[in-house]
Amino acid sequence: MKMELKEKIAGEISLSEEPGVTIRKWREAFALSQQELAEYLGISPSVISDYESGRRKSPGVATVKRIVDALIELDEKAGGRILKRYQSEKQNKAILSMKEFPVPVPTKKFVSSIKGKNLSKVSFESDVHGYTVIDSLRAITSLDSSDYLKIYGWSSQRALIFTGVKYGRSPMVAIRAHPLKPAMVVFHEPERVDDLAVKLANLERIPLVVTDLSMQKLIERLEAL
Amino acid sequence: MKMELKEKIAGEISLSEEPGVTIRKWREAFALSQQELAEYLGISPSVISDYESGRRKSPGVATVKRIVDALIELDEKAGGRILKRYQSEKQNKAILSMKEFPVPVPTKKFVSSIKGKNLSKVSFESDVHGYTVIDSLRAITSLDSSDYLKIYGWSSQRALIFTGVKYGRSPMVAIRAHPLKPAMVVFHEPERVDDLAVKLANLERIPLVVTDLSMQKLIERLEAL
DNA sequence: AAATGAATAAGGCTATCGTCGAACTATACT
DNA sequence: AGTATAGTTCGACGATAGCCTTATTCATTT
Repeated sequence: MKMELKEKIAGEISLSEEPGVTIRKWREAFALSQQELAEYLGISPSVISDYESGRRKSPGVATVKRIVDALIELDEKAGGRILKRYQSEKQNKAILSMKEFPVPVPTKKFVSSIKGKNLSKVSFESDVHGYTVIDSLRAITSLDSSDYLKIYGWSSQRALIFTGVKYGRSPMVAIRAHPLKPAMVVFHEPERVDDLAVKLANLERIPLVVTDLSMQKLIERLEAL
Repeated sequence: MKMELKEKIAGEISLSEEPGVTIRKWREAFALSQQELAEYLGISPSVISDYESGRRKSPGVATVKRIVDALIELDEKAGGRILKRYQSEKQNKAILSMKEFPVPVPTKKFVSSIKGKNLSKVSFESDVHGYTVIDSLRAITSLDSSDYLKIYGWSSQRALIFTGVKYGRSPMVAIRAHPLKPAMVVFHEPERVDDLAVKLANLERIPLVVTDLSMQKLIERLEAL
């Protein structure tokens, strides 16, 4: 499992058009400062800053490996919180799919890509760092509040995509009840969206988007981001 | 899915103590020559050789990305055979485990290794080229006939091992209905084997074997073959 | 306003990468 | 032996990585 996460992180960094941004993303996901990471690696903090700012366009794999190893080891030293989070996600059946984008995706681009329609009065302002596709029915029956941390993964700055939605009340109620707020909520092929759902979205200032793309097409679009 | 494989490959290369060896491994997995890869990348073949031999200790991620992208694209151009293989393995939740043996294993040895007991009147005559461990319940509810090709993988000359078997009717019915026949059927810890299952096995001249090894021990034994 | 901590930007230097081409090696075939 | 194909080794060179130091910027706290 640990190896799997390491490969994922290293893979993302290597494949990213902007490796530096991805390095930063993961460092932040592990809640580490540049200083802590630099100290652990025995280098100057400005080196980390240089990498993350993109001063180095093509870091060597030896460097990537050192950084990834350090992220994991530092997490383990601090109790392995992030690692455990990753592990628990793998087993949560209400989460159908989950992904971090290599580079934050502008919200407008995200919505346009999934042919989404904004039902809320909230405009699209920030970026989306990833998405979680959630089986709405399962989520309601099997998730408690601590499980919501799993849904948010590394960042709450993500789109929560609910499938199997009838009117969309329950997902919005649950989101309203939880301290963490996503960047966006997407209902996949809802029957009808209840006014209360829209109202709650507006109250929380969370864009509420619907899409009628097929599940397959939706996943394809998401994967392409 | 494609992205997942790309990340895995790039991650392995990046994290490897010998990136060059890993690059070569994956190139060979895609059945490409150094020349083909070099040509596609628009570089000299000696460059690929230099990387694979380890002349460059720490290739840049830009290079890794180009190579990984090329592997995938070349595979897609050639029909996407490797990619499909990876996809079918990943998505078929009914397939729990699957393997080709490096060398065909005599049927008797196979059965003895898993402490199997033959319920059918069919003797063990040929070899087993591999095995597929199948979740019986999932297979019944989610597989259609084209999916059976995935179960057989590269060769039908394999042992199909069904777990979660109650009486064994449905697996045998499905096998009887399909044109391809396995070398052997194994029921892992069945509650009771229905006479009809045995009868169908005999009709099809397929050895029907049961084993009460624990799943863990069974996998260990299989892996050791 | 001053102090503190974290991060950034930029100049600079050495080591290494990315790539070329030529020469060589190994294998298979005629 | 000669030829073809695939791969290897190595010298060389321009570009960039890996890293340092220093000065500056930014955000927060006192």
